[in-house]
Amino acid sequence: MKIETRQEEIIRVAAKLFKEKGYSAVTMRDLAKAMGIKAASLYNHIKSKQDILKTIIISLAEEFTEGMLQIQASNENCIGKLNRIIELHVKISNQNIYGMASLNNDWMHLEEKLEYYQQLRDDYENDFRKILETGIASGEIINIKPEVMMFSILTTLRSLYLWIPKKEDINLDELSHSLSQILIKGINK
Amino acid sequence: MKIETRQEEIIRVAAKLFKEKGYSAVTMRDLAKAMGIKAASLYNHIKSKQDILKTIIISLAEEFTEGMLQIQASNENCIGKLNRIIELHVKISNQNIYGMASLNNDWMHLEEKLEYYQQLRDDYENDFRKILETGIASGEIINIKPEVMMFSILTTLRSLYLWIPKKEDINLDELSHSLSQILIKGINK
DNA sequence: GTCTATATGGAGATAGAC
DNA sequence: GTCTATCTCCATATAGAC
Repeated sequence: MKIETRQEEIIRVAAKLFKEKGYSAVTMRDLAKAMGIKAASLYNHIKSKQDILKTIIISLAEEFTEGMLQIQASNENCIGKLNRIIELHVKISNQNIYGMASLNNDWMHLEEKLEYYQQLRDDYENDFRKILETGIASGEIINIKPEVMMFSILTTLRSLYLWIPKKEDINLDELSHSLSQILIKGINK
Repeated sequence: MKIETRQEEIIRVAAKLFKEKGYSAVTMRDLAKAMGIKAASLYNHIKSKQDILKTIIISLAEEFTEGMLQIQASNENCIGKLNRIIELHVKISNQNIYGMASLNNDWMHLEEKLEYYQQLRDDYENDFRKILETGIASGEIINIKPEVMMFSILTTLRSLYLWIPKKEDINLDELSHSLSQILIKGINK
């Protein structure tokens, strides 16, 4: 277990506060209080409030991009790839519950990195859509509008951060499996 | 078509801004600018910023509660009730896209009405869960953890506001039908 | 019903002592 | 690495003229 730097601690605590109230409603004074120091002291470790948000969101977005690249490169079939996507979301969401809230709800408050984030998200969705379309073309999944399918699956996966913390004894493999049944059996011929 | 009062117009425009940036990031000056007046003038029509949020969220939450009561009182079977719930979400989301964003993302910024909102939401989820449990008990739907099922269906329905505006030529019946296929066929024996 | 002017408080961030 | 003190700006909201 790597020792957490003070900067990492600030980012971790900030993400927790951002999940509860959203980026805009959390003040540097709130964050300092949660850290047990004064607001001015935060600036010895971080550049700005915006920089905290950027770090939280971009690292997560890049993790998803990386995961999607590996899934694309695999030679599984369409359903196999969808299962890998489910596992990817379960894994990342469980590792960073608080950060996922910012990724989902506070991305619009990014400043310089906004366009970069949007590009990553658009690419991710396009890759996802392509997997569904391939599955439809090959007859592997039913022929319902891929947009509606993607919307349904992706919004469920994107909301995992809200739901995982409520389960006391979470078994990640079991959760992935249940989600797979519910999300995929419905579109599997 | 009822004529919109100035107060209703403010609430409608506020909801639109809240959807884009969230309640906390929208200032009364932003809202005034969008209305073409000065911030101070808003207070001739509304009591406070908080009051705008309360109006948006509570009216929607009560609409869902009312809808759920009717569905419960109907004598449809479990799948029929689930389809009615899908239609309820599609209808309300389509009627009030902007308000749905506040309901989903800004409820935690409610002040006096926070507990009331939480009660309505908890009741709604309990009613939903009961429908699923009844369906499992009667063998109408598959026996997967009802929590995961509810989570999956409800988060999809709650995110409709993000997705409906992207479809130019939206046919509500068709959308409800597609969602029904995707969300229910997966849990239908 | 809208305006200008203003009250009051709190935001993000920096300087410089310890 | 943390503190106190402070800068500057902007937030919600009110008072009172037109």
